[in-house]
Amino acid sequence: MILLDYRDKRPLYEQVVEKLEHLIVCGVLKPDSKMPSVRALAMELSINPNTIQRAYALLEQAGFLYTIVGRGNFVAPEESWQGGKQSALKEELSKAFENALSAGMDRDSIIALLDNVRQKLEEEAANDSNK
Amino acid sequence: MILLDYRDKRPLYEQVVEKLEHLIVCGVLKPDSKMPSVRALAMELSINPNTIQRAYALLEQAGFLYTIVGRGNFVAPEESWQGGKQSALKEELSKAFENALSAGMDRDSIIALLDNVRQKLEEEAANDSNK
DNA sequence: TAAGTGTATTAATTCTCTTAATACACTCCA
DNA sequence: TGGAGTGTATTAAGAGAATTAATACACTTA
Repeated sequence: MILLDYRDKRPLYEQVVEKLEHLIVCGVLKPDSKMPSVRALAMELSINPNTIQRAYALLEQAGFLYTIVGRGNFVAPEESWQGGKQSALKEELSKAFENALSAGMDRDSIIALLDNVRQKLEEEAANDSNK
Repeated sequence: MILLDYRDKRPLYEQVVEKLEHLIVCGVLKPDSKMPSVRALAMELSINPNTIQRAYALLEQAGFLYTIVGRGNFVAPEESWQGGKQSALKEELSKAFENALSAGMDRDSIIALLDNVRQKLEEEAANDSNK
């Protein structure tokens, strides 16, 4: 189902969270479908069940999964995680705006910076598709 | 010159940075005046010179000090640290923009959020002055 | 009730951060 | 010119947090 990278310096549970989140967002894992049990997935990846448990707990907290004790973990419907993602991003943006504005940066230069980043991302996207 | 708090869970070098930065920003330490040597300040605080060295290095990186090897550390002029604060803010903004854009948020809604925050800040400012 | 599931607690381990010990290199001035 | 003062670099010791593992518990269902 997923593959771990032991050269990656990040903790295992974080890798698991990231990959499963990706599979859910991309629709590979459908809402209400059953996730592998903590033990099964742990076995498959040759790691401890608690590590999967931790990943599942985080995913549940973020709204990507829901749990029924004794039955298993299931993929949550889109509504439950779309909101969370959006508000996390907005939170991050708001905080940055607040800091910038109260330090005296003005609206125009903030927007200029935004367009800067947009252009950079577009260029990167163009490069990637040219490979 | 400064006083350490051993109940504070933060590292010593961070406390030193914070207190010295404060003394510089508030003008207690004047531009181009000489800072105590790493050994002298270490002795005064009964800690290792390397800890002061680390604090001084961070302060230099942030533009609060400049160093002349063999002579000592000196307080930097205002211009050199005001700029650093700006670029830290831009860095924060850029990161937030990158996340928002790659998650599909569009330019207009980002700007809308910005104006939202601006309005909120203005209202707060108005309230404060009415007190 | 047995097999499969999630959960809780505790401990071992690993790792990073912080601090210290020590040796090196530069500047200045008597 | 050499000694006292300065910053710098390298390495290692120590402490603490984060990660992972071991194990026992509790719930659900067939």
